[in-house]
Amino acid sequence: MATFTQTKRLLRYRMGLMRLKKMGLERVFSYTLGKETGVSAELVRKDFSAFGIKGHRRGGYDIDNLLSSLERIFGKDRVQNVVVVGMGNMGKAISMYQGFQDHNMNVVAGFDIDPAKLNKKFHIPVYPLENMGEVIEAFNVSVAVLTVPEVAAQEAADNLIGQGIQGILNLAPVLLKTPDHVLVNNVNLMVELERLMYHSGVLK
Amino acid sequence: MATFTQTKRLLRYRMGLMRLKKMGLERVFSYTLGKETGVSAELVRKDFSAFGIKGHRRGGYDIDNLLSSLERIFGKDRVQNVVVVGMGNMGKAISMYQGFQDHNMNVVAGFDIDPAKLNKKFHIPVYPLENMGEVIEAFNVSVAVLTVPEVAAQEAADNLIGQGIQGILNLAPVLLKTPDHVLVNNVNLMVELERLMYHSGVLK
DNA sequence: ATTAGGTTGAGAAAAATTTCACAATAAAGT
DNA sequence: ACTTTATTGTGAAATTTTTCTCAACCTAAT
Ligand SMILES: NC(=O)c1ccc[n+]([C@@H]2O[C@H](COP(=O)([O-])OP(=O)(O)OC[C@H]3O[C@@H](n4cnc5c(N)ncnc54)[C@H](O)[C@@H]3O)[C@@H](O)[C@H]2O)c1
Ligand SMILES: NC(=O)c1ccc[n+]([C@@H]2O[C@H](COP(=O)([O-])OP(=O)(O)OC[C@H]3O[C@@H](n4cnc5c(N)ncnc54)[C@H](O)[C@@H]3O)[C@@H](O)[C@H]2O)c1
Repeated sequence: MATFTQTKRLLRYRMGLMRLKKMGLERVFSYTLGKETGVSAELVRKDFSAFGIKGHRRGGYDIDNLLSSLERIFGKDRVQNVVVVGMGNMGKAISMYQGFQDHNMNVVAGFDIDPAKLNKKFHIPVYPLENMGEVIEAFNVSVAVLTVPEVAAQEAADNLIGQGIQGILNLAPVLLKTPDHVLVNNVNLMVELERLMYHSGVLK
Repeated sequence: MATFTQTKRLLRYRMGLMRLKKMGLERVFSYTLGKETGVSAELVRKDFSAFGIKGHRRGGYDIDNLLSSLERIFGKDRVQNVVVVGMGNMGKAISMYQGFQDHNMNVVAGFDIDPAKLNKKFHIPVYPLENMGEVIEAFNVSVAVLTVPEVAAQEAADNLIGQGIQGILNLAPVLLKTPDHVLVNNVNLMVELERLMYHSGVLK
């Protein structure tokens, strides 16, 4: 089983490999893939090595082989359904994004507390909170993206967890209190922007 | 100077502290702040200690003191102007987000290659790419958020860098080739969602 | 005043992650 | 066939990050 850090790299490799394949390449060196993904060549090799993926001593790695190994690791034989909670600006952006489909993820529904959002035109159906349980069950959803305002985040998370959700991608800038069996991945865009500013030497 | 990892924690502390202050607290223990931000108490203390921030041997840390120390570290005496390149769904969400203002960041303008976007109603003025140089200069912008499609990302980044941008928050799922003096912070939501799925035990 | 209790601060240890270094070896060239 | 060359695969070393541990010490209670 990959570590949380390693998984990020593996998924980046997959993206990079898909791009390289589309460009017509069949083979790739650890050095090349490293450059494509911002990882050192040694680490690329270590990562593959850790999953028993072999290259050719002088010919690098076979892209198709790498990709199918990665698909195996990430179990991409079936599509994973996802829901979005909070159909504001961010929720809308995520629900409209076409890129997820290439990665066997499917945003199947959105939820919002605001009745005005239910009538709006989105790419996906948007339901009131009452329907959460049935939709999650019907689509066999186990992961949700949380895009509600900070103050509503904990309540919305509790709601989701009550309906059996196992993982939450939390875009709200607050740490959710969740039971051990629920995994939360926090993405805080404001922190990322501030951090960039600090380190890009604008401030000091 | 903080490490990149450490900065993330420090900024989280700041958010947590602002919340705790709003709740009426004046003092905080490393343990409390740790719980609020998902960091161990020891690490909270180490972080503060590394910046010469002192607590009281038994009374914890003074929130106002912590906040002003953090403001000093992050130089929040003036507002930082930011631009968004690519006013699609994600660019729109970011440009409309009000939370940045509380953190002395100001999204001042957007850019888009698509003329149709220029007339649209946003919270900020949206310009064609030709105006990039003058806007960046006029607002003294040194950091940009990049929300263009993958295929356009490198070109847009080159454009920004040509106009003197020092830092890029890159939301496109591709590694940008940039000169050493430009810092890029990549946020790949797709990877974050896939990673969550993998580790939340949905797949194995 | 004295004591008890609880938290900080920091050195040491541990754990995690990354880089180094190079032998093994397959492919390509001669 | 032989040599050269480039790349993998992997232990060892280095570095970074986190946790452990506990003395120091402040605060509050008695
Ligand atoms: N937009 C950004 O650029 C940005 C940047 C950083 C962080 N964030 C965070 O992302 C989250 C979403 O941001 P946004 O800009 O989309 O906000 P938004 O206000 O546009 O959308 C929030 C949506 O959540 C809905 N909502 C409120 N309470 C709810 C509940 N209990 N259950 C279900 N839905 C509920 C609202 O009706 C609204 O539609 C916020 O927590 C914000 O802090 C956003
Ligand atoms: N929306 C999401 O949930 C999501 C998730 C993961 C990654 N991303 C990434 O974020 C980026 C933006 O996503 P989006 O959903 O907002 O896409 P979008 O298609 O809605 O918006 C892209 C915008 O960029 C503009 N553009 C194209 N080329 C440009 C150029 N050279 N200069 C300036 N503007 C240009 C387009 O006109 C459009 O308005 C993409 O790279 C996408 O892969 C988005």
